[in-house]
Amino acid sequence: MRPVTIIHVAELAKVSLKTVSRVLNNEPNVTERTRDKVMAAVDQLGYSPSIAARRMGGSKSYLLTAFNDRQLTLENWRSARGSNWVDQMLYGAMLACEQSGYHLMFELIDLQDPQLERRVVSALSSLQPDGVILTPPNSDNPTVLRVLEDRGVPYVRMGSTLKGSGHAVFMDDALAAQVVARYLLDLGHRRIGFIAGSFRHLSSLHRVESFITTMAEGGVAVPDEWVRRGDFSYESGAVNAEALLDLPEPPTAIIASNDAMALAVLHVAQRRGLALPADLSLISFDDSPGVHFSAPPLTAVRQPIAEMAARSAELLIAIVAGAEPEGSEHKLDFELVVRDSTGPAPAR
Amino acid sequence: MRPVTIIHVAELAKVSLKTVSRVLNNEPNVTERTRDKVMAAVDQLGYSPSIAARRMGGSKSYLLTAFNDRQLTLENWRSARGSNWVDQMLYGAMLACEQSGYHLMFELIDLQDPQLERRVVSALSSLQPDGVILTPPNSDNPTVLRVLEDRGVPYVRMGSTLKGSGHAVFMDDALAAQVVARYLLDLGHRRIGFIAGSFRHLSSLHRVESFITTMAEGGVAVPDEWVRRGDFSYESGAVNAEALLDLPEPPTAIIASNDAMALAVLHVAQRRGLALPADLSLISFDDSPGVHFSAPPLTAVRQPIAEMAARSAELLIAIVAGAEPEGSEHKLDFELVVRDSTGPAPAR
DNA sequence: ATGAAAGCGCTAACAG
DNA sequence: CTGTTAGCGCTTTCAT
Repeated sequence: MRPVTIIHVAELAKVSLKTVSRVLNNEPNVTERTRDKVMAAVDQLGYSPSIAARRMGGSKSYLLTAFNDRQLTLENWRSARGSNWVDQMLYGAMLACEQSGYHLMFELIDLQDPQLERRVVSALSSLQPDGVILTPPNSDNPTVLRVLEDRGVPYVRMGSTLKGSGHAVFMDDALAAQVVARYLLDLGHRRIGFIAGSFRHLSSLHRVESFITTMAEGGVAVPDEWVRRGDFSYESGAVNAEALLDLPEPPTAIIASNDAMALAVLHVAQRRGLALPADLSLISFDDSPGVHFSAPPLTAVRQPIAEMAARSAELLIAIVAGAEPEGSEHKLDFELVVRDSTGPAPAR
Repeated sequence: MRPVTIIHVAELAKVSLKTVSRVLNNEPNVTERTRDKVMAAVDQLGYSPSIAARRMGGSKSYLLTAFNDRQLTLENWRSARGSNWVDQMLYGAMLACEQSGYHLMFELIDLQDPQLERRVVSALSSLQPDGVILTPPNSDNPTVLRVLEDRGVPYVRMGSTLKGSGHAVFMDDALAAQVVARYLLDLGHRRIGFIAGSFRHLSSLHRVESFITTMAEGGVAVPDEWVRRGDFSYESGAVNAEALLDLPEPPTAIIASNDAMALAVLHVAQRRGLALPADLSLISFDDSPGVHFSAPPLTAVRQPIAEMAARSAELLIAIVAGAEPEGSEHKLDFELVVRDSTGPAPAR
């Protein structure tokens, strides 16, 4: 079946091809009557413009690309443990795209790839997206950012609080760490362990810093051995949980920077016969299914991933349309979801 | 920065534009020397052909589209309960696409939409994918299939055992139901409840049928009230669990056709003070994170979603390349993952 | 307010 | 084996 083109619409509506184009793109200088005639023809033929042709002729591709971290994403998919990240980002970004006739492409970027620059260039030149959504840790990668700048492709850095180029859409990691630390302090905890994520994610650093500061404000000086650096993997969570619980005076509460590490802490603790929250309180910095169906379900910080992704897409689409969004930093609210893994510090 | 086109490559390599095209598409009639010259130029310029232009000129778009069910997908995303479906299908399909220079687009199709046909046509004509991966229940929808046939777009029906047009990639639902029923029979269960999924998914029917047959072979006639029809939602799982457990002689084991319903059964049972597996055994037909982190973790059928998606993508890419894959039915293996929710039938 | 012509970056169909 | 020409379906000039 031969596809319907703009020419068929033009013929049916008895106008020029260019007029149809005007109507489709909401350009001025079309009478109401002409517009109606064209729309009727469009409906009748079930016409939908070819994205490829639009990109060839004009300057827009009606495509946005999300650059996700290859290693993290594949690891999550492989383990099928279900970090909700990809789903939530699709949820937010895809629906936002749909509303403006855009499509979302999903690309995996390996920051360790020696050919990184080449890869990014390829991703850009084969699809020619109108904008790029960067997710951590791509959001702060100098090579990626430079390529984007060089080619003048608009981008949004998701989850990055780094001041800098382009737009940043993020939640307040420092505030979240503060809220979490205060919450535990208020429950009477004094020895609190923190398993941070990879420092490739700058938010990891912000969390640690804010954690230490808040503890200090609460009258607790945090010794180095309470703060462990993981890499977001289950294994690193387990190793660091062991290390913390092996301390002469082990913590009564642990904060883990993502779900996989939090679950690892839970399992290590249970293996050691510790009950949650009676013997140990645990907070995850990631509210994924694993965390929410575990036994006990974990208290967690819910990051507004879908909202960030939606906002990112909307910003890019607006920019392409010629708008200049005010401000370049867009801070969205997180939520502390209190479940059953946190309770009063054990009496000593 | 001006993007690099095939012309720049041709100039640098001192050959015609068409020769570059030949090299890029692995066409014959190019000497090794010319090929090397061209590839060197490609590398030096970091050239990557524009997908849009390729689609305009030739017949290929280098795009595959996956049609997923809008309602199910959005419900999963909204609840953030993390049915692993989308992730696993991306995992399989994207990686398979990457290997052949293809890209995967993700589309949500609402089968209830009165404008369904129009929507499908739009999805097809705006992106012009070279092939479509249909996931349940789209895999068996007559309207969707007809549109695809009319337009001659190759497609694969994922998870559909319906004989029919195009290729089908699926796991053996009937066998899975049989294995599950046998497993419970062998544990001594005689009264087994089955909470089926929506019959819009034909696999739901196959499972029920196979369940009843296997039970009969095991000497148990299944009365109607043991088989309940849910709609894959948590709520329907809860309602049907109540109904089953309210029976004068309640089942000692329940099979649920997906994760959300299985979790609902678990929660209802626990609310009633039933211990798993001592008082009730439970099997889920879906091995998602929720099921695998619950307390107790559930015995489940692991569907080979990533494998099916990968196979689907590979088939389509091969078809576009002119191959005629042998057979039109591709059956992949499932796995029964035994965890802690199943045990011997309680002594009566 | 509308239309005609040119061209985007490729591949297909033909030539040489 | 290699090069030339003509579109693909749109948007962008630039006319009218």
